[in-house]
Amino acid sequence: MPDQPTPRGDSTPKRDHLIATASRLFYRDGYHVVGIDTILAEAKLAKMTLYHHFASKEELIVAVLEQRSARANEKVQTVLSEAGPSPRKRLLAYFDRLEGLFSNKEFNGCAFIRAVAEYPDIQSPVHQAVIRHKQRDIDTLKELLSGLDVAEPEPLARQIALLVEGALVSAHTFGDASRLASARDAALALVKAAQKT
Amino acid sequence: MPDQPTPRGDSTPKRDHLIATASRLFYRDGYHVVGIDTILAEAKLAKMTLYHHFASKEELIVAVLEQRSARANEKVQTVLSEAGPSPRKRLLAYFDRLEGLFSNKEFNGCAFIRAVAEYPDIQSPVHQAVIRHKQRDIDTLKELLSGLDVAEPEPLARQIALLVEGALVSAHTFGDASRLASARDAALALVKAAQKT
DNA sequence: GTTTTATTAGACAGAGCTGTCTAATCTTGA
DNA sequence: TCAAGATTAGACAGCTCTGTCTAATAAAAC
Repeated sequence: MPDQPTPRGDSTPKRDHLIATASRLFYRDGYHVVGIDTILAEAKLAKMTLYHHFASKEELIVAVLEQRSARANEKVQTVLSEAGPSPRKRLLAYFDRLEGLFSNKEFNGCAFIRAVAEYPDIQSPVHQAVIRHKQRDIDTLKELLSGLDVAEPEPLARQIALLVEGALVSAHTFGDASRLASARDAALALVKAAQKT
Repeated sequence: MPDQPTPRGDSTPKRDHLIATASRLFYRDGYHVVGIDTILAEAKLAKMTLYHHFASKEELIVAVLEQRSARANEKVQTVLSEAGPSPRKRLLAYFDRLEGLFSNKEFNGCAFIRAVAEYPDIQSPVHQAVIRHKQRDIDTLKELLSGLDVAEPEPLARQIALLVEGALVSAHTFGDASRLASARDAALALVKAAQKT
């Protein structure tokens, strides 16, 4: 067996550019609305280049989500390590980092939540990619909260995750970034209540 | 000027059947994925019947959302009045009612959140219909909470609304109806904290 | 009973969609 | 140098989409 050519999934300039362009258009307009011809025209690439790197549009969408997930996770880890060891400061840093997303003028909701909305079937590879991302996010929160002296970090992490999900959705629906502040206030109140017990 | 024929927007059997069929298919598969031909085939109606009652697919979607909103609101009001005057019981009844939605085997997330995901532009009539619905829901919560002796019901209502939105999204993403219980627990904790102050 | 309205089936336009195929060209590594 | 892979433009198939139009029929109103 000869050496494979560039295996699908490996990072190459064209592949990365395709993902970046698709990511931007999907996020702005939606996954079904944006066709591959639109992506290719915007990226100035030929159709066969896309189908050389991805077997289908769906595979491209999954790649987009996985790249978004990886970047988001890196960003969070960076912000958390910069925040130092104090659990409370780390939690606040977690919310501060979200502030950047919400107040960005390109903010258009959560790319993952919107992907689930368009691919409601839990069996769909797109939906599955979102599950992986969101589970990791909850795990991050859980680890973060384990530093605080709360009896059970897991349920608390889930509750705070709900607040963040709600803030993402509500900020998008109403075009009101201040929902994040509500979520943060509620999260701090929940932490306080969990500590008092 | 002669009398108008049946004005658009008036309830007629065919129109209602169209909305009911469209509502079911949109909720199951998504707004962009489901075409009008599919709806018409399922409803066993002709295309011109649709365009007699609605100017466009978008108008049909708005009608679907408005009907869902009206029914949801009626349901909540009924449940709340059955719960009696106790604010705490009313809040629990509010969550009990959600329990029914989440544990339904047809549960597929929130039709309104998914509509915003597919129509991210806040100017879109579809998005605007969702805003009207979600605002009314927050108002209901606010009124409900004003019975409790909390200093500011408004921020608390917004926080609990975030929990509910988060539970809707997370239950759909993970296919896990138990997220609602997390939201309810958090909501009760927030109420308790707000009362202690 | 007659006129208006509602509904039907189906063709149709015009556009868009994903994915395939070809044939030529560019790039790169052995 | 040369062979293999990567990329290109574009045509193309086959299907789907929304919305319009026609012509005929059914239902309802007066």
